[in-house]
Amino acid sequence: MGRPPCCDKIGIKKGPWTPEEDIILVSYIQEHGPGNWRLVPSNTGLMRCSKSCRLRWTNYLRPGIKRGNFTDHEEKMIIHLQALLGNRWAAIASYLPQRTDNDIKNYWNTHLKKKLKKMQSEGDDEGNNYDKGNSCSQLKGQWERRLQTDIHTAKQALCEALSLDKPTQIFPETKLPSTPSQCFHDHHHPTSPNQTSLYASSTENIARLLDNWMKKSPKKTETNYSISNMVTTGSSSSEGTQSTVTCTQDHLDSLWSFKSERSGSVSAEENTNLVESKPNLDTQVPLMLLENWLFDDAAPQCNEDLMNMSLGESTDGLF
DNA sequence: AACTGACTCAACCGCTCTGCG
DNA sequence: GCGCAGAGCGGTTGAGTCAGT
Repeated sequence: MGRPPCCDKIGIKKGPWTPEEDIILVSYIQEHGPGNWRLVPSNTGLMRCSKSCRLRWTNYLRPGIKRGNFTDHEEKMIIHLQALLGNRWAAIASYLPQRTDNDIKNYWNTHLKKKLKKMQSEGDDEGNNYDKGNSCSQLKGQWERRLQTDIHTAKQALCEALSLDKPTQIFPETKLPSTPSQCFHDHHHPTSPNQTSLYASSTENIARLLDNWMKKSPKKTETNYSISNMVTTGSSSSEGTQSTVTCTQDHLDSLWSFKSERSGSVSAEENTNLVESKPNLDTQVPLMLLENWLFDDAAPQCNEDLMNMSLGESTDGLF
């Protein structure tokens, strides 16, 4: 027998999350920031284990998450990255900041695996070269893959460590990231957020969730209706401009979560101050060279280039 | 309309990694 | 160096949904 599951304690709730729980969790994280998951259940009164809270947040409630309908480009990215990195979903997800590793994993298991299998079997008949590409990438060897990812991870860590106060002008607020490093920065250091829009974004997630939830279970009407109102009220500030705001908001949301992670259990007020504070030039200037190296060096790994670089080899004839 | 099998995806489980004393 | 606890990750499960009969 293995060790008992962490959620085996009496009174720990399992199964699907209710909108009420989501709102409690989002509110708490808005105030305290993500991290310190162990304290979340006790501080919020949620009858969930810390793991479950973290998972719910990272996979579902976190602002900036794009759901459903993977684009062709994303699909190709995943296929390529999977060939390169293997089933290292978190690493793959770092190239697709709007997607969660869980989402990518699910999509791979349910769609792409089959698709590739089909392509492969067709390829066997027609001498398709996907397999060649695949085996080619395998020839790179496990060590090399790991090395590549580790370098990327190390750079990310360095970026993170070095640019806590990274000024925002590097990535104009409405510009979509095109490189992993940009994605990374995008994910962690976007423009100054304001709490309202952040909350709006989170509540948009919940509102979206509620829509589905209401469709699924029309029984629970009263509380849900009021919560739904609450949520839509919260998100009303961005209503109507949602499509144009999305990108920027993702930046903001991501920054908030990053700052929050960094700031640990700072108060909402402190958090706001933190977020609004100007970049620290003292630490910034001496690091510029190193940062430049990081950004420049990371640039060739950008999504597009990644695709151009070797997607052709590995997925020729796939699409 | 009822049944059934395939499919999807949110959530869980258990292992590994990491940081700390 | 060791042990512990928390966090993170990848594999798996199962409830809900959909499509076909």
